[in-house]
This record gives sequence, structure tokens and C-alpha cells, in this order.
Amino acid sequence: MGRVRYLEIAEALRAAILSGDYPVGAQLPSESDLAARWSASRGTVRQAVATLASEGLIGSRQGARRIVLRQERRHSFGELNSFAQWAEGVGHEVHSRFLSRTRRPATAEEAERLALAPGTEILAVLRLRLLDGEPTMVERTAYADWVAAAVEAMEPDCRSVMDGLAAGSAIVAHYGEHLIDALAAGSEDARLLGIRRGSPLLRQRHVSATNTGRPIEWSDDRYLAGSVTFSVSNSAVATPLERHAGDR
Amino acid sequence: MGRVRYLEIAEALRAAILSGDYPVGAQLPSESDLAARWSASRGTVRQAVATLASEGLIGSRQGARRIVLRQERRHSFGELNSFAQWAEGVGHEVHSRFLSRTRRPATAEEAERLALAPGTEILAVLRLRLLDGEPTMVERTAYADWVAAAVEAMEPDCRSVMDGLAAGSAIVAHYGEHLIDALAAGSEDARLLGIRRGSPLLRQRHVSATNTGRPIEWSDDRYLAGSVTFSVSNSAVATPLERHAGDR
DNA sequence: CAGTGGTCTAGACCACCAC
DNA sequence: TGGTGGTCTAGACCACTGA
Repeated sequence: MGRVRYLEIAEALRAAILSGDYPVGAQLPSESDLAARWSASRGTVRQAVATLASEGLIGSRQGARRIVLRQERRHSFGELNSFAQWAEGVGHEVHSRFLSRTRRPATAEEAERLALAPGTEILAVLRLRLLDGEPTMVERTAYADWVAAAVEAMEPDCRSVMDGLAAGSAIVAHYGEHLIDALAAGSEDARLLGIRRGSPLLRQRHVSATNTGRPIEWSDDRYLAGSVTFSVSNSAVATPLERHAGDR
Repeated sequence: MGRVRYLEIAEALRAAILSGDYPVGAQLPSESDLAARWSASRGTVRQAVATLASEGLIGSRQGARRIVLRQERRHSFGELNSFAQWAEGVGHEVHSRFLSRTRRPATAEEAERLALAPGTEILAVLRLRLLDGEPTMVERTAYADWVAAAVEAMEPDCRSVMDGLAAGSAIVAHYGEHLIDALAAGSEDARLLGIRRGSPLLRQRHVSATNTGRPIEWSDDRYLAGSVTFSVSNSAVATPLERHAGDR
């Protein structure tokens, strides 16, 4: 059993919401109610409902009961950071093809994103990702020098590099930063994905870091338009997503 | 002064991080340190640092001091939900052109998103948005029946509908849900934005709701590729963004 | 006006980290 | 081993909601 009380309570409430016991718009029990029912303190209950609020499942306003906002599962950290973890989580089959793996000095941006000295040698990887057999995403990743050897040692068609790093080297991603925009397919993108040059692509650039904040990889992932959608909930008290101006 | 202690503390820490007093990678003072310095309880300090953690500014691990992850301002709720608020926040001039405003029965999806009975009459608005004078975004919004009259009463080139609703009718958005993907410009998109049909667009569909969870509007915003980027940070303990599979 | 969530306190014990 | 963050308790007062 989960030895952490507030996670137990959060999980039970989450399950009740997802199963429809509390439909969208319904009120949750009051804090004191929940505290009594779980024989926990009010603080612990508040930690539980705060967890659900951060997932966008419930909303709250002073003076009124909490209400259910959505009735959908929220993805985990790994499912946003790893293509393979996400695909399997939503029940798709994923394949990978390493097209090239070369060591070269980092570009200025790569050095910046990976917190490396300019010109440090990184491992540049080009991969084509297939979802249920169809080409879906082109991934260009720069791995920091200190993980390069571990990545090079992996199978040429391994399912998930991040999973491999975690299993083989105990290198685990804890933090991620993601930049999402759209762009036209270049000639290489077009050839690999089997589309015309200039076709719309959804791009997700992201850096993953360890629990000490040390960057592991900086990646540029380009999805076929229509193949994926990103989703985010926000509220007046906490906003996780932002919007940046591009170059004009 | 902000009468809420933990927000005061959070604001001071945030300012210190943004100003570079605590550069990326630096350690923050310990909780007991901060508690003593602010003569607050540890709980209050934890609430403050939790706020910064939810903004992606700092990270924490049991046993070690908190560390600074980023050194960037995080946008507010309004700046993600309102084009005008965002544009002004980043120092751009924004103009709007109402191209059409018509009442018509809601489509199935609109009724679903706005939590209305199928066929309820909504207000459909087509707007072209300009950033610093250049066409940047095409916005197609469906306003719920109960706000339609207030929206119709607005100036034909008003800066921000949501600001107008807040000022005129005390209708304020508290919750938002956003779906982000890419698609090819249709003929209307292309004509309005001055680009070729099939050019890549970044699409942000979103629904805004009041603090009682009542949906106000459901909007389909299409940005010129390269004009905006969305950004999100996540961590192993809290993930605000998710990725969905599209139709295949 | 009673009920509810938002804030705050002053303790406590534990798991984990770095030295 | 001492310091740190993670969890939990049992109170308290206040601001707001809703009948």
C-alpha cells in the first residue's frame, strides 16, 4: 500500500473522478469530511486535493466546495519526455530507426542548452520514429558528452534511449523544458516522413535534466501534422504553460 | 503590501532569481533559514517555494537544498488565455479586426465544449489579429449563449473580448484547457494571413471557463508558423502538459 | 449565519544527502 | 552524522459562499 497518506487519498479521489462517481461539475466532499473519513489531518487532505488541482482535474474557490473540471487521465512526466513511453501508454506500437550517430563539437545553441563549454564534443543522433508502423516523427538529439558513451553502446533500434540510460547507467530524467511550435518540413524531413517539402510539422524541442539539474539531452522532434496534439490545463492561480514570440 | 505572507516570500525569492542573485544551478537558502529570516513558520516557507516550483523556476530533492532551474519570467493565466494580454505583456502592439459576427446553432463539438444543449444558439466570431501591424493569427470563437449579448455589444475592433467581459459584465475566466497542434492553412486562413494555402500553422484550441467551471468560449486560433512558441516545464513530481494521439 | 476553503503556526518524525 | 527536504498533526483565525 502507498505509505504516503496524501497520495493514497489523492489516488482514491482521482479514481472516483475518472470512474464517474463525481462527474464534471460535481462537488467534492469538504475537507473536514475527507479528513474524518480518512482519519487524517486537514493539512494532509489539502495536500491530496492540491495534487488533483495541479493535474487540472478539480478547481476550487474560497467558500465553496471543490468542483470537478475534467474527467480525463493526465499523463506522467515520462510520457511527455519519452516518445516510447507515451506511445505505449496510449496503446500504440513504436519502432525506431537510428539513421546516424556521430560525435561532433556542439553548436552554440547545443552548448547553451546542455550547459556545456562551447565546442564540447556531443553525440548527435538522427532517428526516425514509427507509430504502428507508420513514419510519424523525426528526432534530432544532442546528448551531453558525459552520457554519449552509454548511448553509443545501445542497440541500433532500441525502443527508448532514456529507458536504456535509466536501466544501464542509473541516469534518470527529473526535469524537462519544452518548446512547441510549427514549421515547414525541410527536404530531409520530407524524405523521411514521406511527405512533400513545406508540409506542416509540429515541433517539440526539449531538454531533459537529472535531479541535480544537469542537462542530459537537447532534442528537436518533428511530428507529422495531425499525428499528435499537446494539451494543457491552467487556472488563475497556477499557470504552467506560456507563449513566446518567435522571430519576426 | 501583499498581505499574504507566502506570496510575499515567493515574490522576493522570484525577484532574487530573476535578477541573478541566485543564478541557474545555485542553491537556495534552507527552509529553516528562510523561516527565520522572514519570521514565518516552515509551512509558510514551503508554500512559497512550492509556488516557484510550480512555475518551473526551482527544483528540489529530499536531503539537498533547492536549486535554481531557470531564470525566466513565467506568464500569467491571462497571458495564455488572451492574445491581447499576452501581446502587451511581451511589449507588442496588437490590433483586431472583426470579420464576422453571427448567431447560429452550435455544432456538436461546440455544444460539447461549451456544456450546452445540442443546437443551442451561440455567437460565432471570426477575427484577424495583428501583431505590430502584421497579420499573425486567425481566431474563430464560439461564445456561449449567455455571454453572446455582451460580446455583440462590443466595439467592432475592440482589443480584448475577455477584458471587455470582465469590465462590463464581471465575467472572468478562471480555468482554461488548451489543445496545441499543427495544420496546413486552408484557403480562408491563407487569404487572411497573406500566405499560400497549405502553409504550416500552429493551432491553439482552447476553452475558457468561469470560477464555477461554466464554459465561456471555445476558440480555434491559428498562428503563422514562426510567430509564436509555446513553452512548458515539467518535473517528475508534477506534469502539467500531455500529448495526445491524433486521428490516424 | 453556518459551512467552506485559504492562510498560518509550532511542533514532530522520517528518508535522504553530503561531508 | 548533521543538515535538509518530505510528510503529518492539531490546532487557530480569516474571507468568502450560499441559503
